[in-house]
Amino acid sequence: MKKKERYSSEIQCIERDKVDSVKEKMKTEKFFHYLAETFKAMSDPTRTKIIFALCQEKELCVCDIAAIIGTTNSAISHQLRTLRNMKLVRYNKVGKVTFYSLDDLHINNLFAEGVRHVEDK
Amino acid sequence: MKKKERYSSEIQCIERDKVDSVKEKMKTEKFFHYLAETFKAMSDPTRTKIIFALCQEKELCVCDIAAIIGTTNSAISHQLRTLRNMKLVRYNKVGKVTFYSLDDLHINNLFAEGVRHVEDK
DNA sequence: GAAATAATTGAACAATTGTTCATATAAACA
DNA sequence: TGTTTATATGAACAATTGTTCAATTATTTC
Repeated sequence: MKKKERYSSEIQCIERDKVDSVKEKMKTEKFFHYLAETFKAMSDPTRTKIIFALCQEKELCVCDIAAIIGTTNSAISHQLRTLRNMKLVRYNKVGKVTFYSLDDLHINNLFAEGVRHVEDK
Repeated sequence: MKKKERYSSEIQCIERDKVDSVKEKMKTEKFFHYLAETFKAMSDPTRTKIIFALCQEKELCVCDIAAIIGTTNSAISHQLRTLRNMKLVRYNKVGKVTFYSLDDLHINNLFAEGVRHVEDK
């Protein structure tokens, strides 16, 4: 068989009924991208530390988060922007201090389930 | 103030009691890395599609997953290795066909919570 | 044994990511 | 007004990632 044909026929499948049934239930491309982005927002150690810290204390300012985690304010601020963009955290500016907190309970649940998974393994 | 000194004093914090309290509750470096890795395993659209498909059908082979998602067997196989390495999926080889399924209920819960989060936003 | 099939794997590539350093903004206060 | 403090941000860098293509393994079937 020619090389070009080797991968052109990959549409074949073994259990067509299963494939069709799942295909019908699939969500949009946009949905999966957004879902992946949400998990990606939690996929960095610095960010998991930030979220964990905000699970313990409802509100924390940037420099306190930096002090807890032991890194620079700049690094924390950059990561908070990522979390902000993905709507995982909210902020509340008081004077020159910005207090961050988790956006909603979904985040707490989702994160707690992840923590439980890791603790069980 | 000299440049070098500007960032050397970032250990200061605003609410020391809060900082100390959260610091005590912090987990190990290893814990946060593993937790981040778990979320990272779910942080790619192709992998969210695979997991979503496996939430609908308990067991699916590589080429059926590829048919559902509409990509090559190779790409799916590479991504399944990532999911396998992170212990998110199990596999069961029957002849030349490999059937994949989600590893445990934690994964279902975690993923479902993510789906709910996205559907609510 | 030879051909076909399902899956795996390695190399290569562009694309993305997280940190650091330097600078900028913005509020508080002397 | 000028200085300090708390954050934010832009640029640059190495490191990592996901896909494709090609080749390989392992099993089945002819």
